[in-house]
Amino acid sequence: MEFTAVKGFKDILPDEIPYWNLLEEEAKKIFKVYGFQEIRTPIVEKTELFKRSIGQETDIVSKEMYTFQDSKGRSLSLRPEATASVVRAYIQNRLYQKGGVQKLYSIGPMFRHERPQKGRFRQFHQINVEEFGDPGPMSDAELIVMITELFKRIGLMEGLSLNLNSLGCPLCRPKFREVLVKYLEEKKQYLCSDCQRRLELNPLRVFDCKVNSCQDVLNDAPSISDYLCDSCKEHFSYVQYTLKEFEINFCVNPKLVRGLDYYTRTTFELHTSELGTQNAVAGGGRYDGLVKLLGGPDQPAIGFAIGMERTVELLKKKKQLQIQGPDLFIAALGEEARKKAFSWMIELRRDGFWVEMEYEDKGLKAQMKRADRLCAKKVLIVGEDELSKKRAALRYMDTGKQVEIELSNITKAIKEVI
RNA sequence: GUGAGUGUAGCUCAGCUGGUAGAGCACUGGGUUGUGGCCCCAGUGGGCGAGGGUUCGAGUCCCUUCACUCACCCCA
Repeated sequence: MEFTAVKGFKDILPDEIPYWNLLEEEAKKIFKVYGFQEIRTPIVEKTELFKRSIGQETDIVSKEMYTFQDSKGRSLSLRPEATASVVRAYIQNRLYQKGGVQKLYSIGPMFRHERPQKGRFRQFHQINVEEFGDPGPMSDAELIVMITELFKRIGLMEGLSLNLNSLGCPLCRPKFREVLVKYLEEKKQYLCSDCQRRLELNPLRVFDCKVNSCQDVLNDAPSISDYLCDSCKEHFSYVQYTLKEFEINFCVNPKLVRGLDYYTRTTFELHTSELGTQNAVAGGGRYDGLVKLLGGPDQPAIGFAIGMERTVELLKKKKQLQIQGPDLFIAALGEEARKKAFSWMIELRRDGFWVEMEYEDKGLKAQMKRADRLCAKKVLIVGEDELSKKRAALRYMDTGKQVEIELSNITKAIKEVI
C-alpha cells in the first residue's frame, strides 16, 4: 500500500503553482501601495488564545481545531485562522507603540478538522490582512476598495458579489439580540433542530441557515439595520457612501453574519456562484474589541481573509496561463557534441537563460520531440557534421525556420538571438 | 458527526441479464538510418480499492472494511 497524504491535506502540484504565484504577487503589489507590511507568525499557538478570541462556543474552537499537548502538558493548537495570532503578535511586540495605524498582512496555511468537500480542506491557505488603530469608517472603505482592486486586477471581480452588513457594536447589538431571540422563541416550532440549538448558543447564526422553513421565519424577523445606534448607522452609511463613490457594486445583506464572535460593525464577504456551496471567497470585518479582549490596549481593528484555494480555483477556470518553456534546447548528437553542449548550457544558464538538453544518447527525432514537449522556444542542433563544419543549426520552433550559427564563440552568438 | 454517490491500466472512462479484462490519452519504438507539433502502425502497462462469502465460474451478486467525492454542518 503506497502512502497517501492525510485526509483533507493536498499537494499543490507544479501545474497549479503559477496561479498561486499570480495571486500572491498581485496581492503583494497592491498591499504595498496601500501601505501594508508583511508579518509572519507561527502556525502553532497556545490553545487558550483561540478560545478567547474566536469564542469558546464556536464550531471552529469547540470541534474543528487540531489541538495537542506538548511534552510539558501544555495545550497547543494549529491555527484555524490568522487574526488571533496577528493580534497576539501586535500586542506582544508592542506594535501599537509605533504610533499611528499598523497595517499588516500575512499569507499561509490554516488548519481546521472539518469534513473535506469542494472548496474546503483541512489545511487551506489564506491571505490575511489586518489594520489596527483606526476606528473610523475610512479604513473600512480602504480595505474593501483594496480587496476589490485586487480581484479586479486578477480578473475575477466580474463574477463576484460583495455583501455588506453592520453587526452593530456593544451598545446596540445586545438590544437587537434580545429582540431577535424573543421573536425566534415565538417561532421556535418552525425552526430546524440546528437552529433551535443556535438559538441558545449564537442566535445571529440562525440567519445562515439554508433550511426553507427557517428562511420563512427569518423573512419577518427583526433586522439588525433597524437597531443600529446612531454612531453605528453613521459609520455604516459612510462606508456605503465611499463604495458608491468608487463605483463598487455591493449589496447590503442584513442576514450576513460571521462565524467568529469577535466581529463588530462592518462585515463583508465576497461570494461566487461558480464553486459549489462553499461560495465565500473572501470575508472580513471590524473587530474593535478584540485587541483589548486579548490583553492589549483598547485599539480598534479591521481585517479580512482571502481563501486562496477557492480563488485559485476561479483563476484556473477563467485564465489560461501561458506555459513557460526553456529559452533554448540543445539537441546534441554523439558523445563529443554532448560534452560541448553541456558546457555551453552551463555557461548560458550562468547568464540567466533557461537551457535544457538530453543527456542520454537519443536520436534527433526524440530530442526534437522532447524540446517540443518542454515548449522550448529554440533548438540548437549540433552533431558530427556541424562540429566538422564548425557551424550549428538554430531552429525557431514556432516558425520552423532554421539559421546557421558559427561554432566559434557560439554562446555569445546565441545570447544575441535568445 | 449525518446522508448520498464512486472506486477497473500513469490519466479519463467502457465492460449488457455472472463465463475468465478493453478504448482514448500518455509513454516507447517504427513509417522519415539527423529534425517537433498532424497522420498511420506496433509495443510496454492493470487482473478490476482491500478482505470474506455465494457459484463449476465474479469488475459483474451478497456482506464487511478502507479510500475518494459531493451535500448537510461549518466557513475563506
